[in-house]
Amino acid sequence: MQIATWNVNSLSVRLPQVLAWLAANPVDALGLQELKLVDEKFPHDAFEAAGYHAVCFGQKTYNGVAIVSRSPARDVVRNIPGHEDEQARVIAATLDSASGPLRLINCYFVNGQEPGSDKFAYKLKWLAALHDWVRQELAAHPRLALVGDFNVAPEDRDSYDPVGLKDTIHHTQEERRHFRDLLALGLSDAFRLFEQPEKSYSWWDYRMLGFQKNRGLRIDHILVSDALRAGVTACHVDRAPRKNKQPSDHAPVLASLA
DNA sequence: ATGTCGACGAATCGTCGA
Repeated sequence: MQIATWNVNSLSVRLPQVLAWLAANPVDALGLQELKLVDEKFPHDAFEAAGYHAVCFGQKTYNGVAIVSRSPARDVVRNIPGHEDEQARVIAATLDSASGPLRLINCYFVNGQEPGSDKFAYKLKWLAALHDWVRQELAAHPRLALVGDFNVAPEDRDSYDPVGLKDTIHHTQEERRHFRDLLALGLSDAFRLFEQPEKSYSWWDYRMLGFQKNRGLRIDHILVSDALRAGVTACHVDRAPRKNKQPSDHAPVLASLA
């Protein structure tokens, strides 16, 4: 099966692109982030017409996540249990496939703005809460994928300017430690299971011709559990949608699983 | 500080967040 993640930066604006992308890339499951709409405005009909089920967790103006899938989602969880949060950032669900159930956790990680800021402190707390909960989820669901916009460039090679951006947001030691802590739970970065082109990124700033100059970061990830890892046959960033007329600043990332 | 998007409230732009 194929799974994917895409920060669409407003589903209202990007819906036609998402539908076109699904038609060209008929993945079994797609995690969306930054819906920027309330649940009442989620376009269930459009996805249904395209042959997909969808569960969503939105809010006004900011954040918002959804799982779009061929098979219906069950055991849906919204946000991190026990972690009070006004921001809609997490949706998890179990999807049935021929190889067995897949637990999919789709997250819009906190951006954090700037190290030392209140938002950065919120980011670190959120990351710690996520870590504790993902450990439990892994114990309950061996076949698990954690996908989304992590807002962390895990290593220097995941940034267009690791020297100039050293210790800035997405690049700090604390964020990278949290990323490695997630891996240490028994997860693998699907992208790094394969040879990849140098300077592979998933996000480019809208400003200053970021995409044209490939000044990007790899901050959108698909992490797979040990039980899934051996069955992963491919993972790549699809840069094509970033070339659309009104693109999201993020490109989708896809992985093929057994 | 700046650049560019998108949402929002109360404008036909300013502010916030990314």
